[in-house]
Amino acid sequence: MELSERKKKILAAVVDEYIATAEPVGSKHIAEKSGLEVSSATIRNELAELTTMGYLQQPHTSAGRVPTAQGYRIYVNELMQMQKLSEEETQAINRSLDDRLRQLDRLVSDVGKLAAEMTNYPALTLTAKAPSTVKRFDLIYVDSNTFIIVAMLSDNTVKNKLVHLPFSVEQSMVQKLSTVFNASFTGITEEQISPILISSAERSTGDTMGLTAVIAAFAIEILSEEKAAQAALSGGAKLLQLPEFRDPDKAHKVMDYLSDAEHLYNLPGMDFGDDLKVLIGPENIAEELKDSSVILAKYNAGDGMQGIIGVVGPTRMDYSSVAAKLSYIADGLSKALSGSGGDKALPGFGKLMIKDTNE
Amino acid sequence: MELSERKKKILAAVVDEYIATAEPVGSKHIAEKSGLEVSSATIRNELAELTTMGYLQQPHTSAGRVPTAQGYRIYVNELMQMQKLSEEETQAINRSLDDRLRQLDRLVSDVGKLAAEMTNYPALTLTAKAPSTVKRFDLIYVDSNTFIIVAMLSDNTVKNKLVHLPFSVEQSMVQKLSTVFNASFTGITEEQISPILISSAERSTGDTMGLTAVIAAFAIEILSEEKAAQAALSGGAKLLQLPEFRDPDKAHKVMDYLSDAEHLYNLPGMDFGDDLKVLIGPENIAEELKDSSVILAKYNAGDGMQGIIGVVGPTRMDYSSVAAKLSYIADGLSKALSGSGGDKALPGFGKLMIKDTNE
DNA sequence: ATTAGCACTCGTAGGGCAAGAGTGCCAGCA
DNA sequence: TGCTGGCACTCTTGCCCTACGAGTGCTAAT
Repeated sequence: MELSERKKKILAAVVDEYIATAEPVGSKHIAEKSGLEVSSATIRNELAELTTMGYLQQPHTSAGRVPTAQGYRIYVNELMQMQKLSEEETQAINRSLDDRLRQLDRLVSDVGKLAAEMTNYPALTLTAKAPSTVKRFDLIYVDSNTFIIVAMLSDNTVKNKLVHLPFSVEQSMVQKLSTVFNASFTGITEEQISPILISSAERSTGDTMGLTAVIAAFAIEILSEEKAAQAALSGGAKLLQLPEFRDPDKAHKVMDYLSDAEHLYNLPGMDFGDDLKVLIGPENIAEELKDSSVILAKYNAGDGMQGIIGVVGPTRMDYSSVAAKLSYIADGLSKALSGSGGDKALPGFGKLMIKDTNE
Repeated sequence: MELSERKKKILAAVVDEYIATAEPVGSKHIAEKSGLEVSSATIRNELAELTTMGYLQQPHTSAGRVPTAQGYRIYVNELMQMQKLSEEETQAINRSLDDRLRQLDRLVSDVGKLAAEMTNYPALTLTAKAPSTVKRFDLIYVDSNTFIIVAMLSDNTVKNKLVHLPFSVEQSMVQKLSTVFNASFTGITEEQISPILISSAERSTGDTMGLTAVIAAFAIEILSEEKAAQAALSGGAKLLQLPEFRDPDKAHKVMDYLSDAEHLYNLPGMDFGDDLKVLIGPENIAEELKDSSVILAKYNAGDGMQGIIGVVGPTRMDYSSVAAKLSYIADGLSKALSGSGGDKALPGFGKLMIKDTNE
């Protein structure tokens, strides 16, 4: 069932208007604003049809129309014009990204703050959940009972831990541990770190004081942390500004849901192939988000690892602007993280990059 | 003006009841519940006096009484019984603290989550703002154009950064840089890192490719970051459950204020000498928090550095329970961070530890 | 196919009313 | 002198009712 050109224009007008005002939009308004040279009565007829087709709905008999999830879907897939970012916006993003490209560890969640700032919706960041491994170990001998473990992971993040010992170790021992760990604990996943491996390492270092176990525990810890995927939410307070979250119960339900990292991680559902994914209202798996929309953008974290940066808002979300900003940020992040990353100067703006998600 | 024993009991009853129910409390209720063997009429007389004394107020003529900030102050200072934590509670905290004592860097904000969990109010953590210095540098040579900077700071936290270079360096150069930085960049504050120092370091290493500047920039960055103090908020969504934040505008104002790290940092006002500080309503400097209360507990982060962990809630906050939990957590944190830290098995429960803050 | 006109529906805002909770005060009692 | 029971008073809250307005759907005319 193909929509006539005029229906498309009207639908787009309704969505645009509703996104802007959060009020049901009436026929008269469209007649004036849409540029169509027809009367409100004609619009009414069209609206009635769009309603029976399931793209629009009426909160009550005598109110204007509001887009349904299906209506938003069409809008996102076909109607919306991916907004081009203004010069100031790209500059603001670039500047902030530069500022935040520091401590690798914190970078990603910092970028979440940036996304929240720019879009005015709460933003979330997910680091790649991949079975990562340790690429290399370095043990830094500080003094006779202190050393630092530095581990570089397969995704190029670096983790460290300071170890205080209740007894002293010699520098040579630290050296030996370092050699052994680099030989037998690199390139393996958390699951592969077995007690057998540890005790074999203990034998080769001659460690009788449990140092091997300490380092192995650290390795397990950071790998499982990595595997469990870091998820963070920024700018949660922004939800409260939105008229759809004026009901504190509703706001609380959503915010509470989003403050659990576990939930954030499950949010995208299955993995996805596109660069950008838009989940509209009921397309979300989580019951708590049935009234909300989520826009997710993928970024490359180097070495084939990927992460997600996203934004949560009401179904009446400014899809085109948010999508554009998110793509741009994700691309910048890719570049920063993988050195090469973004294969496009600007993320390919256009309809093609947005794929339907629910069939 | 000293309060009679009975007035104290009545005031305490009003506060306790109001904390529990968030509803203005009436004379009849107190007559029944307080244990005083007097009629509601007598209570009414006392309430009237407490009201003229400024400890209670009436939302309107025919409603029950609600404590004023002054009333809470008396309650906190003199009336309240510092709640003793139950066996389960201390165990829950101990278990969680153990779980979270890992990556030094993240520990503190993780503890914030714990505090939010335990108290059911949003929690904040502030790390010590102290002019820290770098204790030692280590440069780990990864490959010909990659190395890792590891810096251990005076507060024993360890920071790292991965550096990718567009050109190659030799291992010997990295070594040299390491030596020079350890010689001339340790033990100095951010301000003392001058262009002169950098160029002198450049001369001694023979670095012509700006590596010195990169490392110096990293040093400046982590030191200023440290100095600027990390602040984090956890469990912001918990605010929305509270009846006093049913008004989304109010909730938004407070949450927005709290999500700015800068604001969090200014929250305690001047530094304070006690272990525990209670700021009630208007005692807060920030306009946005005039209707809220803040409870802060200090912890030792080793080397004489201190941090703060706190909780934000309505003035009708469960002071005694929150204060107890916070003290306990702060003490645990002190122990974890400074090795020794807590000088008491349990943080000294009792009235003495709470000092008045506003005179 | 479009339009103007009109009756109809339904949510929202405002006014009035009754109920209930809690107070303040007074007069009587130990 | 201090406590108590009683009672009139105040004020909020919830409720119903009404009037209003926005927006629709339909019909008849172009």
